[in-house]
Amino acid sequence: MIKCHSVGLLARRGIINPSSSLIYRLLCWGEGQKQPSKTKNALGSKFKEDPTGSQSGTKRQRESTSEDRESQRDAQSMKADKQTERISVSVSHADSPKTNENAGHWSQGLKTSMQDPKMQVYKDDKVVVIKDKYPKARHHWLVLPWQSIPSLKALRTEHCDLVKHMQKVADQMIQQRPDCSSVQFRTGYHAIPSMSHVHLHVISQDFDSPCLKNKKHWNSFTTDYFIESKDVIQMLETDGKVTVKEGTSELLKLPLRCHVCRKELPTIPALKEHLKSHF
DNA sequence: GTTCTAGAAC
DNA sequence: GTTCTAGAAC
Repeated sequence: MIKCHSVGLLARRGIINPSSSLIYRLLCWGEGQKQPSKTKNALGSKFKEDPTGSQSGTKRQRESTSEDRESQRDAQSMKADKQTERISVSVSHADSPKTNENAGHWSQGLKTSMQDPKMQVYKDDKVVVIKDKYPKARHHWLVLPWQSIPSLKALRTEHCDLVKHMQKVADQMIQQRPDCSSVQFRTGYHAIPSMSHVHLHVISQDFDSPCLKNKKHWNSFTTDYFIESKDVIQMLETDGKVTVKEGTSELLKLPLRCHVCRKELPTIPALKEHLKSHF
């Protein structure tokens, strides 16, 4: 049998199309990756068709404090994580209403996207690459492990090889991008991601995108909120875990500053206009 | 993560 | 008056 890596190589060289080749997918799943269960597929459809429907009964009060909202969001995400985890090991069981509710939460969207062959631009036995649904630059991919790891906080020494492989695949994506421009790329993780399931951002540094709309978007990629992949690997090797500095969330509120010349700009439109002078 | 919109800023 | 942001809601 042809090894998945070989098929991946063929795909990367354009000999076969990884996003449409059934043979490619079957071979990959035959090489150790779990075939998404019918239960998961069904949940995936639910998420796409009705992303908000299950939330109607849990509206929060406007007067709740920001701390309340933070803890509530965490609790919701964790609950949803646990549900998804449970589903993956008990696929033969009947769905409960609660299961659908949590799988449909917005923070679980990556789990659905990564399983969708239409979203996948590369995959092997360890990771899958998808295009960011709302790219913040001309090129913006996410590298996700098949293994369920909620976030950077869950990474340990045992994940070192996996994280290094994610970086290697990211480098391949950069090297094999469609255009031959000399635009720079960065590869890294958001210190405090919104979406569950650890994901490596591979993003070109033009930041030329209509989806880049606010200060949070900008600062999440241009301040230390963005932790370089190599730094994550180094932390894992030296400390056995990834530490996020206190006050990192405050970085999102910093003034808008050009990542090339460090000039401060007053608004997002002004920043976008300024970026044109560099690209 | 995004969308929506009140009200701040101009 | 318009532009833009920040925070609630999902």
